[in-house]
Amino acid sequence: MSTRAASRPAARVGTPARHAGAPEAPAFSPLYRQIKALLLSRLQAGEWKPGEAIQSEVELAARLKVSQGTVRKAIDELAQENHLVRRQGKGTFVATHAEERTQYRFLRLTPDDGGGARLQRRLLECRRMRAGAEVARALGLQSGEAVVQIRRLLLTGSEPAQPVVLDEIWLPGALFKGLTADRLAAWRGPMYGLFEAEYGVRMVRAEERIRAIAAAADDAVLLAVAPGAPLLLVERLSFSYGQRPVELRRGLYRTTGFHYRNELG
Amino acid sequence: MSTRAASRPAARVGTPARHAGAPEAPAFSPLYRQIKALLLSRLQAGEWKPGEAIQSEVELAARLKVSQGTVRKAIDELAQENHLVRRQGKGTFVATHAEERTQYRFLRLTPDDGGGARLQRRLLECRRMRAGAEVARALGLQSGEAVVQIRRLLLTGSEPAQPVVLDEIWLPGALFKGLTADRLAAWRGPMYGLFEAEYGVRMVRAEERIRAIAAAADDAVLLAVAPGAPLLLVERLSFSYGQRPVELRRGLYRTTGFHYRNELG
DNA sequence: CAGTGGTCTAGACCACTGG
DNA sequence: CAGTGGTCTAGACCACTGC
Repeated sequence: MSTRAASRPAARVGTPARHAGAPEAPAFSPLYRQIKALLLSRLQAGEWKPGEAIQSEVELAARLKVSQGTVRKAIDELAQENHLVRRQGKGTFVATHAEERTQYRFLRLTPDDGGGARLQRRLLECRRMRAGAEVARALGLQSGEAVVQIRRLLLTGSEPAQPVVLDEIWLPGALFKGLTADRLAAWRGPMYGLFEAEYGVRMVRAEERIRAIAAAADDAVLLAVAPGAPLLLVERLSFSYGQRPVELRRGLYRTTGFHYRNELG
Repeated sequence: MSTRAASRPAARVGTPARHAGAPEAPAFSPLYRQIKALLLSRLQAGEWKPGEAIQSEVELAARLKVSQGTVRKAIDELAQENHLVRRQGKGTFVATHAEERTQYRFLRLTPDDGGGARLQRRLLECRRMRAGAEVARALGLQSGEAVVQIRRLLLTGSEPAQPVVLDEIWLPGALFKGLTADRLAAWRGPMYGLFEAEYGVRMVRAEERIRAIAAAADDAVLLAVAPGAPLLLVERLSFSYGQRPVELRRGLYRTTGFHYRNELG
């Protein structure tokens, strides 16, 4: 690690260096947070690919001239924020959406009977278009910039397959240059796995806004419900590193036999 | 802390003591988890009241014959699980719903414009009744046991006050002996604060199941929406210590101008 | 100023994984 | 067996709170 003294605020002798009204001086930043930031920047730079192992704790500690406990605390926080995954006896690995056993890490829809039913996908549309005002604002783009729009259905696995989710997805065109319906249809596994592997875009966290709405006529047809039937509208904005929004998703969930589950702490 | 050796599984010499087909031997439990369990049992026993400070880390460490770091790790987990709150320079305090600045720790409904609008309450009903099959099952009671049923509205603060939430709440009668409409109406502050202060019932975590439904005729009147209008149905089961269910809540949310917000990690 | 939580170290040892 | 993450210690020092 760089010089300890330089990485900390100058010793506050005498007055606590806080001017009323002035913007707050940068808060004290402990060593392990600086190491955390360093690891985060390396992750962001793509120094390790998703699923790969990073250096061991002792190696990092030696390299950064810091005790193992300090490295550990940095990694602890990164693991807690889903950037890394620890596996005792094996190492610490870069988190990935590709090998989730749940298949859908961000999908909170669950069958009422608790079973973890597999869902099949049906791609409806994948095209490039210009961002409308709302999509542009959410993704931090200029109105009219290129975006990729995807529409797809998720259906129950058992026959006859019942539609459950209608997703409408917007991605920044600049980040997903070669993304076509064919590529999408050919991909096995979670969509976020494709984004990671082919476009280097890693979803780190997301915010959802949930509402109840009445099904519009065309959506009702696709979801096989009556027009006006109540549906869950789930608007998700997914972020990559540095709080950068990289996906806007508008999902309509049919919640008969399914529910959105949430855990409050 | 009790004898170290006794609190750990016997040294596994030779064969790893795992019989195929037999239930798994209790997993290795580190010292800090035992301390965590001990603190948790003290909390459960009501040794400290909500909002009170527990012993300091050094004091606990000395008392339990353990290093500060070990106590710290136990407290870390308890803080993360919302049982305790740390305040640097002051101490570690028992978490409480009474002094939340958000007022509603578990309520995820937010105005679309981000503001933290205050909501007013209107009590509709509070009566004792016998639990139906569904309520009894959720609360772990026998069908027909006494429960308290509460119905209430939450309305926007600004005039004219618009109804937003219609809550229907069931509580185990045995735990809430003196709870009446008067007591409820007289209480200032969050309902969970009343439960803590008067009945010693502390909500630790909750699970929610969310669906979209069409408003029934009577609910529609109370929420000032058209019959059949789409509403969010939020079923919440709240747990106290030891995964003990202590509240079932069925909330109908009007999501025009409001949304249920969620954060995915 | 004393007392609290928060950071950091150096080193020992344990539990788990895989070759 | 060596290498990994996980636990634990004893002690030093720092940042923050309140008297």
